Amino acid sequence: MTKPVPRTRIQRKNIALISEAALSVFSTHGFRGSTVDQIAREANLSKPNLLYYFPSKEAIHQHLLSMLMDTWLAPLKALQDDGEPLEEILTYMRRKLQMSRDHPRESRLFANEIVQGAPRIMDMLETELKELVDEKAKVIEAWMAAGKLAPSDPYHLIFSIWSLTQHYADFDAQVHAVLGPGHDDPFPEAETYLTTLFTRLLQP
Amino acid sequence: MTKPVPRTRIQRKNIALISEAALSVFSTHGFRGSTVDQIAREANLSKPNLLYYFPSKEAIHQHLLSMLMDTWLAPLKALQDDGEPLEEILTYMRRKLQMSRDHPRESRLFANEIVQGAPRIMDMLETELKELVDEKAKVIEAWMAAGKLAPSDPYHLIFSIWSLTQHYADFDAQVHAVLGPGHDDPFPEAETYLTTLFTRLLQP
DNA sequence: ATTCCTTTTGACCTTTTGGTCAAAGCCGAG
DNA sequence: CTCGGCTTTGACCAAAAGGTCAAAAGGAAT
Repeated sequence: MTKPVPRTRIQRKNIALISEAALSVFSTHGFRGSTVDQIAREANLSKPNLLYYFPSKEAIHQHLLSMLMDTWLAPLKALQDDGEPLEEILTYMRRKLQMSRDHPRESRLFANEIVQGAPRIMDMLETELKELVDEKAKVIEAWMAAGKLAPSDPYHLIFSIWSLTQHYADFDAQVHAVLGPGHDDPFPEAETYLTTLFTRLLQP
Repeated sequence: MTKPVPRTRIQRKNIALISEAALSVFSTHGFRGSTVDQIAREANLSKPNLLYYFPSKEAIHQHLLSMLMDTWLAPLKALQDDGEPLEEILTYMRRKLQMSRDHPRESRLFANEIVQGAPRIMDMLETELKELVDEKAKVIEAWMAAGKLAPSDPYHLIFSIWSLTQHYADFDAQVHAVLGPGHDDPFPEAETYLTTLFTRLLQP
């Protein structure tokens, strides 16, 4: 796969450079649409030099995905059984929205991959992700059963949080085209809108 | 662009074949990830034969996008000023959801394009789409001002309908991975869930 | 300063890809 | 049935792309 663990300072630096460049390139062109030359240019390295650190284009992509998966799932992992239900959900939503704002490239990297059928991460979706979602769905279901949240389908609730928050990163081009040039940063409005939405949906 | 208007029966048939094949290929691999050979193979035509009908790969893609744009906008166009507000919105949402179910490839074609920055349809987004959304946003705003819908941001309301409905087509792979193999067709549940969601959000 | 290991690169190879072209095949109107 | 335009294709081309390799350059511990 990737280099085991970076040993030298130079390795750490260059692997970071490559990851950063690859994230930009893969997130805007998808896997097949990106070229090694493009990534190398963006990282200010020669192509053979880049391939000295990663054995192949696929390896870079794989490395990014597994590196970022944890970051990506962190907000859901943080959803606490013992918190105040509505507040927990709203916090989760806000954290996801914040990730869309702060890490739009990561969001688009995953979006590209999944829209195209997730050929390279189906594994992780079916294991790591599914298990986490199953676990948290149970927590939410328990809240609903206890009358602390209005009843609804916990899986679709989670899907709706993903879709609504990631929309602002993944479909950024469309959001900006529709809102027009005068409009900047839709995130504050989005947060207000989504807070209202989930509050009305979930308040018992 | 494309061939003016198909004259012969053979032309009509082959252009239809190519469009169908190209839709499948582009929607699963994105523009840069798709090859002309792939499309030709899928259409059971030789590559030069395909290029007899369309001058280039880009032309096929362009043809598809403009051909499908109308279909794609039809549900929003159908939103009627003089209807019952909440019912109009719910109908719009249901029609969009139905399109995700019946035309997932079209949805993914647009998704691919937009996630990658919409380089080939930014024009249409900034003109056709923006004008339509501006118009309908006014209608919705008027409903809210008249107290027929709970007040909220009409643009974000439209974004949320897009994101929630298209999610089931665009991120199909993820939805299925998370719901697991035992689960089939999430659309009925999705419709119930989304109906509740928008009803609670918008009921005055 | 020497040595040994790490890092970098120019040149090169093969495969894939978008696209061309001339010639052959087909088909329907007269 | 035959002629003229429409359709199809095998062969080909140039550029792009993923990847290799041997040799040069760099760096740090002795």
